Amino acid sequence: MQNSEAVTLSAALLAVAGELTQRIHDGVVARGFEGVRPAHGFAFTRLAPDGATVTDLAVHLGVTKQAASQLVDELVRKGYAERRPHPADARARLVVLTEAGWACTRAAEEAAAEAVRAWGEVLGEGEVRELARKLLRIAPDGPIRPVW
Amino acid sequence: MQNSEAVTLSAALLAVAGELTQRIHDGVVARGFEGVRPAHGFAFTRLAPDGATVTDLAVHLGVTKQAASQLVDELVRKGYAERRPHPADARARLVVLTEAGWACTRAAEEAAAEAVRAWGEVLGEGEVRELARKLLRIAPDGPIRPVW
DNA sequence: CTCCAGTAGTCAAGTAACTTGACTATATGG
DNA sequence: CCATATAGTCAAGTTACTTGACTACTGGAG
Repeated sequence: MQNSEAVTLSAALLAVAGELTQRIHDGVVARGFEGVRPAHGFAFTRLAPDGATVTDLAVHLGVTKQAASQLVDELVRKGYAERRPHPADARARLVVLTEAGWACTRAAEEAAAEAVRAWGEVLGEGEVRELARKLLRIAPDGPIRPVW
Repeated sequence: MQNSEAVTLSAALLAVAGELTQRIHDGVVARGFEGVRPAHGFAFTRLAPDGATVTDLAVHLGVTKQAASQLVDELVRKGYAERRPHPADARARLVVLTEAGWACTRAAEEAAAEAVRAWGEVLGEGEVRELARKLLRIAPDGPIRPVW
């Protein structure tokens, strides 16, 4: 495989990723959730099951815990999350989604589905599934970071 | 296709894109180019053939022309680009890569090829080519933006 | 039990990469 | 040749981070 092919593939991948992020964001805004940034979405996916501590969130996002704490401040101020006392550790606080937070998460899922559906119209649904399988096999498990 | 599948696909795509950016960046640094950010790489791809104006660059990156101008300042200061008078418009200036800029571009191509090679070891080269074909078909042609 | 090194979180201040607003120099169509 | 549009820059403001310093709590060693 030549370098130029690798560059073409990389550019296409980053372009698709950038457009996907934009579409999800637009879709969330169109569903009436304002003041949310794409980074919040990645926080939501970590908070979603049972909540998480600020430190958990910092590791997940690959930022300092101060930055994670500031992000939680913002989510709390906007009504998407709240800080509850941690059941097993008095130092820690469990950050959980509010009902608005759950609603926003569902909106993001719908927006993602909409974007993926657009790919299905070009590639066909079977090929999209195959794309997903390939990407899952090469996806890392570490923190999800901004692309640049 | 269910929402949850779309979310899984989106997460995998963004994770792969984030890791690719990181690997290219690390590879460029490992080849001795310091003080470059991933955003510079996208600027390089626009400057590479024959140079471009600040406004061209701003459109390509999806930022204001002031931001593009600041980015060019930085590239000039670090020796990767220079401003030359524009042959056909005295208002404009043609920003072109220096030899160091070209060397950095080649380093980025090598790093990208290395990252893609790692995928080839998991998927096989044929499947990687197929992945590239699929991504190219759904890639937008607009400006390349940060993922979030 | 009682230290005490380690961890969870926050407060405060600094930094970097953008933005908006205002301006100069050149281009171009009527 | 004048009016309006465009290329670029300067200056200041914003925002999402960072580093550094601190308090409160934990949990194992002596």
